[in-house]
Amino acid sequence: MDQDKINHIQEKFPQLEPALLLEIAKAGVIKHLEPEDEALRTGQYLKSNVLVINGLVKVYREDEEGDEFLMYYLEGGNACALSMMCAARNEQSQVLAKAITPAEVLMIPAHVSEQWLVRFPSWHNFIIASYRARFDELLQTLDSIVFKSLDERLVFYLKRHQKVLGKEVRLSHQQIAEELNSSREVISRLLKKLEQTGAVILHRNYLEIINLDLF
Amino acid sequence: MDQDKINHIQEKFPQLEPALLLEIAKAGVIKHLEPEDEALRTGQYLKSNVLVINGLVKVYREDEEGDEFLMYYLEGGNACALSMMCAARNEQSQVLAKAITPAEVLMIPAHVSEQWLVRFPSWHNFIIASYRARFDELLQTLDSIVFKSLDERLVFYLKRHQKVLGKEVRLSHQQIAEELNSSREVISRLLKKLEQTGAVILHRNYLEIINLDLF
DNA sequence: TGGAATAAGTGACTTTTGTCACACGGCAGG
DNA sequence: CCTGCCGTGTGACAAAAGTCACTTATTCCA
Repeated sequence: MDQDKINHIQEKFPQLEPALLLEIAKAGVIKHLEPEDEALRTGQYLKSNVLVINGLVKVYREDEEGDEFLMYYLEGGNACALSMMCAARNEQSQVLAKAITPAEVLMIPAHVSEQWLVRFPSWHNFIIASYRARFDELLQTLDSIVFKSLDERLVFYLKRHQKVLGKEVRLSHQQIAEELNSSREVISRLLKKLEQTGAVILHRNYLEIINLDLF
Repeated sequence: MDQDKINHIQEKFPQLEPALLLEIAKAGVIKHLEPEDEALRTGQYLKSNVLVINGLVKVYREDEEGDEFLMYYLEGGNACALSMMCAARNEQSQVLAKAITPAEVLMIPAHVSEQWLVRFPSWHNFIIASYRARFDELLQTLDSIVFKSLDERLVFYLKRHQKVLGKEVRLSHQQIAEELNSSREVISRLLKKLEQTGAVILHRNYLEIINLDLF
């Protein structure tokens, strides 16, 4: 009966040992999200680890005015490192996580998973690897803001989009501007420049990535 | 004999259990650093966890041109979360860590500390807390670049300096500019403005922080 | 089918930040 | 003591990014 659930999880988390998967299937609750649904809100108290099974989740940092800056994506097989850190100490989320495709996420109560650290090496390794992966992505994002100009940041943004969502970018210039914390007109102009070099093709409400390798 | 060493470490890491401190004293090597000494270099392969016992260490992110951007400080009692993540998987450091005062750091081989996670709850808690603390600081730094203008970033920078080093900032405008990845003239002008509001007093080669609370 | 709403394009302008050139002044080493 | 370097001050300018106002184009649906 639960075997389906186990297989389903194992498919996306093959590095976890069988005995652990059994426990995950027992303790974890699968939540279905639609695009725009929030998996995590800034300020929310967390008691669960959040793992993404399927779909795509964007993680944002917010400021006081409600501006949302894209930090990174979570794909199927990824864990939200921040949720784990918060859950472990029952603290507030510092970020907003929002599904952008239909998604399945696995919620694992922290008081259960805590014991797994000792009992299952693969869980411990998974946690460390998740922390590390998220930290690395955050550093990449930091680099792009600190060391690069807006046109380079835009290319970085589009490349990352391509990696997880493919060459079709179904976002308006306004939306892209918001995720980069810039303004629509500036992004429009920069995209136009990219189009003139043949790197992208612009349409209403979406754009196609042709080739960003030159940047 | 080793009791001195244990006491010394315990003083700065009181949350660690006595049995663990004994093992740390056995396995850990204390390294003395002078100002400007590097505790960690970008690209270096790490086999050890780095804990700061005394002194102050600055952690920088570097770009290809060698520009160094200040991410955060490590004080006595802090662990370098990045060193731990790297050491756990024998990967390369993504950052540069540099002592800015005489400092003592504790190097703990990763293959030893790995077993502690299972045996000592206080070690596990310490690791999680360190990850969390560093991640939070990085988010703060990210905020300041993404959402704030340079004058606000400068105030943020000075406030952080004050927290760990006090009201005397023994840095030239040039050095401050580099850590913010800006230019000397711009920082000079912004500092001048701050001086006019009475927030700081400027001198040759150093400045005094009077009151930054208004910003 | 004809507005209304929304997305995108564009020129003019402002603000912020960076760059260049050079002046000033103090301090250190000869 | 003087001289040369280094840190700082400053004006003028350039470049990057943001803002404003308005136009054009597309879609939706009443």
